[in-house]
Amino acid sequence: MRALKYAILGLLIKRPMTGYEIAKEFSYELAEFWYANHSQIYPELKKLTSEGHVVFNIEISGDILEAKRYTITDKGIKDFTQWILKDENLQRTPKDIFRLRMYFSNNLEVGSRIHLLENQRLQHVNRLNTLKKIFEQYLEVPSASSDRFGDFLVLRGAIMREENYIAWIDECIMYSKENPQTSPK
Amino acid sequence: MRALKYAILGLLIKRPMTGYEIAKEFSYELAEFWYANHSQIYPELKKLTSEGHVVFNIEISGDILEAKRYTITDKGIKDFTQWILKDENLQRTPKDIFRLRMYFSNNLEVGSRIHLLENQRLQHVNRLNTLKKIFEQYLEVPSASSDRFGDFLVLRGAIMREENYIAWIDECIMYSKENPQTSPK
DNA sequence: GATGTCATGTAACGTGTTACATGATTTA
DNA sequence: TAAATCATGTAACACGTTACATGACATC
Repeated sequence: MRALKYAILGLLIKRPMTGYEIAKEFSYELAEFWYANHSQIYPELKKLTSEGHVVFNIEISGDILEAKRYTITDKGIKDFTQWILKDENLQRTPKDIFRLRMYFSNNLEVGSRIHLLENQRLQHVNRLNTLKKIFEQYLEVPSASSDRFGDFLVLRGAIMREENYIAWIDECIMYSKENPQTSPK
Repeated sequence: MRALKYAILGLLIKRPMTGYEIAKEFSYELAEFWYANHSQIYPELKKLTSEGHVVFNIEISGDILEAKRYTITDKGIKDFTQWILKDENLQRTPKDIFRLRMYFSNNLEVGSRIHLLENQRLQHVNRLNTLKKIFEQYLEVPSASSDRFGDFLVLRGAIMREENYIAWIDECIMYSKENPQTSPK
């Protein structure tokens, strides 16, 4: 499927970038739904070059330090355009370790369960607040053709996802308190 | 981290099972937040056996067909109990290919974008309906100590997640229609 | 001169998917 | 007797993470 390939090509359509810059993009906004380490990115860029989807030229900053700035080719654009149009079936539901813990939570005392839930809740609230702060930068909805539109949509999606996760945790806490462990099986 | 290990141990606490039965569990309810193929499960069971977390005895159905029924050991229970108590930091946000497509959706015409969104919406609605049908089986909230309680919580979580995803898609459709591609950058 | 950022790469390992491979038992 | 289900395993490959490895440049 090579999703990383298309994530990189999509970024390079906006502007030519170095591997280092691509890695940074993945750790800022994109991190809300995609991520890759530089150890994955550099080999992928090599592969994309050998396939003719990208080309690079070397830039020198200072006296020695080299950076490869990659540009997407026509072939790369064509391939990306075909990919983004495909409507695919739903992915397998992503693995969620906390949900796995909750699935087995009958093995915990009520106190421990609620402690785990509260801890998780706090972390999601923190993340939600961070996301909301970023979202405040959008004073209006960007035009659907602007390259900030996608960013706006996924940021909104990330906020909704966090709010929803917190709502689920709150339900879990409520049910745990209503049905203390001493209830009959 | 070995999450699969704990997923298997957690199932074996409920009752002794064969590898085949474990695989089936993963493809029914657990599939809403966890999944593993039999090609992952059998080697993991072998490893758990060599580590002393589980033991098995061979059952024969019919004349020849052998099945290994695995039972969790005290060591396995102890290890699982320690694992479930750990409060961990949030996982990295799971990768979501559809969100990746939407991030780059300024490269699409409005029509194609809305087509993708509608298709995705339909699939989530179908899944939601399936989940709701399963949820109807719970006429009341199971006791917090019953082994159906975890199942109840994650099923409720899956329903909320699907409803929320649909709500996000609806927002995306709305914004796409409000801001047609012809708007000025 | 120390720390942080820029910049690129490889190696080892862990996890996950698809395909290959085999055969017994049950049910329609 | 054909198809579905029961039952177990391996191999090859794809994807992802952590660690190893190196060095330049900028700022305090």
